[in-house]
Formats: sequence, structure tokens, C-alpha cells
Amino acid sequence: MSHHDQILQTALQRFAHQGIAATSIQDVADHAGVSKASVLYHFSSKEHLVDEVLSPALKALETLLRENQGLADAERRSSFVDAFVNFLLDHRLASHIVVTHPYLAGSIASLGRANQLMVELSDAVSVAELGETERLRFGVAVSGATYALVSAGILGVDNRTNDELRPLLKSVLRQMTSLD
Amino acid sequence: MSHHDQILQTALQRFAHQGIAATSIQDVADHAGVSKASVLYHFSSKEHLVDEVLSPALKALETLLRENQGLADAERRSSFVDAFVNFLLDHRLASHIVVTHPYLAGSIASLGRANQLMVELSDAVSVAELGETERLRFGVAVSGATYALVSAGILGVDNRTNDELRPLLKSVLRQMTSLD
DNA sequence: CCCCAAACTGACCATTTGGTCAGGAATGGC
DNA sequence: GCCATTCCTGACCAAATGGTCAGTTTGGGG
Repeated sequence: MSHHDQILQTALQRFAHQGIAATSIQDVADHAGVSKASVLYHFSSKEHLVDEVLSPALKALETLLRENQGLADAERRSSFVDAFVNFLLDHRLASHIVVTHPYLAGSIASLGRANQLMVELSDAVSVAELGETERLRFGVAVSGATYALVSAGILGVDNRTNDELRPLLKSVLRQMTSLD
Repeated sequence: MSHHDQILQTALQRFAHQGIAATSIQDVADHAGVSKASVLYHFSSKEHLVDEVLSPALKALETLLRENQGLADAERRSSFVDAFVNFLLDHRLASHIVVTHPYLAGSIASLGRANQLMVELSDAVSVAELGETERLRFGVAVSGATYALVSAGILGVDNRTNDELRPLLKSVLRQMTSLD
């Protein structure tokens, strides 16, 4: 693997494991086996490094949102639940980073964008015909799935493989959002 | 208000608003209107300051856990849901801090303790008689409520007062955990 | 009024941070 | 073999951080 990609992958793990603020460029460099100056050669600043790290997850989230506009009927909400679970499982570390850094949204572009997408996502869910209770239920289910997957150990769930987890989580979310 | 309490209250807000790592002692001092040395006079280190800030929420969580041992039957789970919603609404900022700083659990005692309590809490929920699906559903509901309340704006929910939110959230959680 | 302990502070320190820069390897096209 | 471009690094810098300390202010009890 190229140094470029090695740094990206290491940074993803370090940011998710220690938090962005507590992860210095030096720390990323050490764990990636390169010099600190090399990290800054490939990614001109720490902020750009975070942006590149989150980029794949952001693209996936944008696609998910584009393809699930207006979840008016139960059928579309059902397909949305499936797609969202897939997204979470495919981008667990990136989701962890986004969820645990709401306060950096103002200073790091990609985190701001991620939060914006989450708002759009909740808007898409909050179509008028759903009542207040139903909206809250849907929101709690979606954010619950996010947090449950993202937080280590709390549910004793993270020692499962993605493939074990996928159908279980989809089933639970369908029940909770009254899709079954 | 005494300087001591003024610093505590300011620190709670700053930690929740900016994250612990990104909030310097100087920052807390400035916003509290005291000197940095004064902060370190009252709380001998940043770590101790965090501990004191989280202390009331931790005590409340310990009480909640003690009074809801073994949620074997539906009745007890019902009272647990109510108590947990009350806890979240009474300690929103502290919950925010705990939820967004899982990676500091190893270096800050109170955050470690908070995570430990969350594990105990999920253990208490995971009684044997509940099936795998039910456990996951209960966990998603609880963590969903946590995250929904804690994350600003995502659900458009945080401009409500606690008193508006309390019955709504309790109702939703009861539905989701099949208590109604 | 005096005194002493508690409260508070400015100055200071070692360390770490994000970032710059000038220069040294490596690499591929000619 | 040579050259240019890309890759990579050690040395360096200004700023900020957590924390110490010696000393000043403050306020209540005798």
C-alpha cells in the first residue's frame, strides 16, 4: 500500500480510537511508520487530513440521501432502513468519528457537511404526514442504531461480524418503525 | 454564586460545547471570569475538574441503576424507562459529554466510571429471558433516546422544553420496547 | 485592630502542538 | 547517464497547553 493510503487508514483508526483533538499529526505519523513532515506533505493540514479520511463515508451518505428522497410511503421507508444499516456497517469508524465530534462541525468542513447531511436525512424522514410521535420514533430508531453500532461494548454487540449483525439490525429497525 | 460553582457550571457548558480536549483551562477561566491559576486552585488538575463536573450525573446514574436491578418483568422495565428518560432530561449536558468522549474513558476516571455504569446498565437490561432480538431492540431504544436528546438539532427536538419532551419521549420508548 | 487562613493571581516553565522550509533520496522518461 | 519531478525527512519556529510557585488580596474570628 502507498504511504498516502497507509496514512489515511491509520488516521481513520486513530481518530476513531482517540478522538480528533487528542490525535496529533505526530501520533498518526508514528503509527503509520512515516515522518510527521510526510503526513503534512500528502495532506496539507490536519483539517484536510480529516476531510480525506471522512470523504468515502460522506460520498456514501450523499448517495444514500439522493436515492431516498421523500420517504412518503412505507415501502420507501423500508428500503431506506436497509440502505442506512448497510451504510452504518460499511462505515463504522467514520460514523463513530462523526457522532463523537459534533462540536468540531464549525471548524472542520467535512464534519460540518456530515452534520448537514444528518439534518437533511432527518428532514427527509420527517414528511408532513407522519405525526409528531412517529417522527420521534423514527428518529430514535435511526439514531439508536447509529449509536448502538458506534459505541463499543455497551450492547455487547461489537464482537459480532457485520454479516451476523446486518439482518438482526434490519429486523429490529423494521419492527421499531412499524414496517413489519 | 461562588467562584467554585461558577467554574463548575462554566466548565460543564464549555466541555459539552467544544469537547474536553479542545477546551483549555484558560478557556474555562476566561468564560468564568477568573484567572487560570484560580481554576487550578479549586480543581487541582483538568482531570479533577472533569470529574467534579460529571459527579452529579454519575451519582444520579448510580442511583438509577441501584433502584432498577433485574428488570425481569415488564413492569420494572416500564419504571426503568421512565427513570432513564428523567435522568437524560435532568443531565443533558453531562450525558452529551459522556457520549461524545468514549476514548477518554481510559485517562479520566469519571468517564471510565460512566462507561462502566453504561455497561452495567445494559447488563441489567439483558436478562436471560429476553431473546437476542428483544435485547437489541431495548438497547437501540435506550441508546437512541440518549443520542437523540444529546445531539443538537438533528431531530429538531432540542428547542422543546424538557416538560414538553418528557411525556413524548416516554411514550415513544414504551411503544418501542413493547410496553404499551 | 490584628492575624491567619483561605482565595486569588501574574509570572514563569517544560512540553507539545500544527505548520514551514531547505535539502536529500528515489524514480521514471529521455 | 542525466535530468526533472515526486516523495520524504530533520531541523526549526511561534503559539498554546497543563501545571507550579511565590506572593498579594480578602474577609471573618479573636
